[in-house]
Amino acid sequence: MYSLAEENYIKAIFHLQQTKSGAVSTNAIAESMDTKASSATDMVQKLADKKVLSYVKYKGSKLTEKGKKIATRIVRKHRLWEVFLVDKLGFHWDEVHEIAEQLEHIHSNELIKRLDAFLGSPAFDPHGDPIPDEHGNFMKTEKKLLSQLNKSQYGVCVGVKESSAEYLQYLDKKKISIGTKINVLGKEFFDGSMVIQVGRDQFFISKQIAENLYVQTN
Amino acid sequence: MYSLAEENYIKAIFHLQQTKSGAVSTNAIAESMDTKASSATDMVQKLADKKVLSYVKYKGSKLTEKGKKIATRIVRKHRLWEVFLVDKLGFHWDEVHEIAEQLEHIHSNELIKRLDAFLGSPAFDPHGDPIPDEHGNFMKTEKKLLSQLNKSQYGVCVGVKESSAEYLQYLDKKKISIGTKINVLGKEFFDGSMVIQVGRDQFFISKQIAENLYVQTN
DNA sequence: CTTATTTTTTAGTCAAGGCTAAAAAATAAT
DNA sequence: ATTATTTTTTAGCCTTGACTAAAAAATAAG
Repeated sequence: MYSLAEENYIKAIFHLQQTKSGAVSTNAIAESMDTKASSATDMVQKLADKKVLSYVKYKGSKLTEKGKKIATRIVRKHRLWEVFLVDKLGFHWDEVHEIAEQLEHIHSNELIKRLDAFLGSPAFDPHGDPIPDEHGNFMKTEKKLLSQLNKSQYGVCVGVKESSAEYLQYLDKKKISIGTKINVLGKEFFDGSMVIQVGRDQFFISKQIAENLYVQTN
Repeated sequence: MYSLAEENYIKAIFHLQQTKSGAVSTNAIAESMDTKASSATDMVQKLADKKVLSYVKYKGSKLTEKGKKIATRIVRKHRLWEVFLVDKLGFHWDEVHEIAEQLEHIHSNELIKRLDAFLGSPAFDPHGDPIPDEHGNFMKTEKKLLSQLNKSQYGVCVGVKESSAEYLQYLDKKKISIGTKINVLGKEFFDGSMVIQVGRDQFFISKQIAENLYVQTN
């Protein structure tokens, strides 16, 4: 059994290594956990002892198969609970994260099995993120270019095609990063430009922007 | 906000002072928490500082109004989650305690409000225990004598009429104490004797036994 | 190819909550 | 009423997970 703190670190590292490939830096972990690098070092050393991740001094950490399994189980629980909160209790999708953050640490395999069945074994959570099955397998979702979406479709940013500094800086300014959900509110067919929604902001983007961003759709 | 350990102590003290009247002894708290008396002393001192309970050295602890409020909120959450687990997820009533023990510590007033509504604002949990409302008020349930119940009714032991040592020792031997659920499996009308179920045991009791035990029914 | 800077680790503290052993108070027994 | 026993508290230590300050390694800059 893993402590609350351990589970949260494992989950954070899992999400970090989804994006950047290779080992995850101690600093990145600390930042994502909103703690200090020294604390993160202590924890990754402990988790390395427990064979949850491989850790090389000054080089970073990588979850082992065991670690990934733990992480996907937590992600599965988090997302199933989010579905419960939205579908059954009527929460709005942007209110549920904090509560699911607590519920994901409830320990009971039977509970998860039954919750999953009760919800009809959903494949995606209310934010559009895929829910891994009981074996830890995520529904394969093909990634498309944002430019391939049409009006009133949406996708979650999973990567970029061209990664020039200017482009990334633009995305940064618009608060678009891996995991950001993008709603297509409108699309002009003659030039491929779009009006999109990111968080609470809505703005116009050109075709050039839209055809360099990979999004994952259901 | 109270820590997990604090919440568990508050709940345990609440349950202890339901039965015995007056202050709860440090030893009783320690036993109920499955910890050592010294640890319990530390905790009640901390909770006294926080005005959750009043504590007099060597004399014991008593929850303040503030403490009782915290406790009933936790009890409410615990019992609502038990209803959810049994009614919605199909768990059997004797499998849910451990899971509800975890779920009761999820912090979100909105969640409880919505869960309560989702379940149809139940007044009793699957074990027959009353669920306090959002103001902390328990449904008043009249207590009857066990002898007043009929076949296939049940009640939860809430006290005794006659408290001779012999009688209490008998109850003890039969594992009947405050909070024990008793099912009436059969009743002979000519002498008032009964066959009852306590936990996994079934046995015969005379009218004399049955008319000295108070039970609470829905 | 050195020096400067950033990143990471180590060493030493701290608070929460637990423990053991010993002291002190309360209760029981002579 | 004084001793014996039980209950409760105190004192000191341990572990977890955080922190700060300083040292060490890696990276960047001249």
